[in-house]
Amino acid sequence: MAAVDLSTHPGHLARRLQQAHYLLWNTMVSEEITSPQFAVLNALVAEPGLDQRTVGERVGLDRSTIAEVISRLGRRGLLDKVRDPQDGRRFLLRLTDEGLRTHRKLTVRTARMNQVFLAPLSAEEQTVFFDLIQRVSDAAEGLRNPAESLAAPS
Amino acid sequence: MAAVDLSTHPGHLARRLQQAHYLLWNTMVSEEITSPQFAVLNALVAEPGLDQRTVGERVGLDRSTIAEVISRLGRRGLLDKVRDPQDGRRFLLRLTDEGLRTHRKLTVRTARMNQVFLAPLSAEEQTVFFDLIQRVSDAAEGLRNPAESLAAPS
DNA sequence: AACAATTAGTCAGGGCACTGATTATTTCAG
DNA sequence: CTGAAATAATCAGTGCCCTGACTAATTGTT
Repeated sequence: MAAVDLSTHPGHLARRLQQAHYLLWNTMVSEEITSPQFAVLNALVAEPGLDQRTVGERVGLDRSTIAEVISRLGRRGLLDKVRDPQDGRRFLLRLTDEGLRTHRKLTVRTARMNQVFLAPLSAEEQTVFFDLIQRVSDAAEGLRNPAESLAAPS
Repeated sequence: MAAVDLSTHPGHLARRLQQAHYLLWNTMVSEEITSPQFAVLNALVAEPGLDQRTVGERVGLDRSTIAEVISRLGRRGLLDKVRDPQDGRRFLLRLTDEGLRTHRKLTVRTARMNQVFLAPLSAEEQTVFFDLIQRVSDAAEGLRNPAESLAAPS
């Protein structure tokens, strides 16, 4: 039969991990705001006035996906979009008061949720967990644009 | 400002890990067949004649999602659906020859891809990687149905 | 000043993932 | 045997995620 054991497939594990996170987020943080949406709010708290593309870069979303997420946040009145007077291609993004309030509220809940999520691991294991995932992700990212790893932009 | 560092958020890490995997899968395994689709093929190689719901359970997909995935595989001629004569609610699933061929081909490529994906980790680290992710995922899963963890079905 | 290359954002299209409601069939209780 | 509960699958609706094609604006070169 030659079937394979999925539990040895990192892709399958990655998918399960995300599903597990989704579940916990939904029950412990919010049913309205999703985790990627929170990441966008957070990026704009750190750096108000960013343009759409840069926000996408900060949170790891491509141009199409970030456009959708931002449009949803805009519809909910959590952020404002204004054309950059300096560069008519860009939209500058800024949280509304409501957006700031939402971010503050979710920050607390997210911290609680992360604790529960990571509770099965000891403190040292949590560190390793972050480190291993980050190294694998970074390496795969690096394979996309082999040039970007080096500091010689010609 | 009170913004948070996303790299300490397991949800964000999980998403990045999946994106990284998606990237590698697309370039090293297939642009036609996705990783969840392969998981379904694999489940049916292991246990031909499963019904849709059970396949979903094996690969970790809910009833709606598994229906879509199976419909796509059916359209591509990789599997057949027949009503269970014993139970008219079920559809029994079975790979076609083409489905079997596809599974064989992708199994080889998937193994290569997994090696590349995990290459940044030593052998021991890979074991830890699997273990930690699995423990976190299982624990979160367990929170959904607290009863399921115990062997006392009333 | 004019034209090519680059860049920000949109749009169409395909696929994954979940919830809640609905339909068809089977099973179980009385 | 009949009506209620359970189960397999579908459907509608929302959101994430990517690619490739396109538009509009800017930058850089001649």
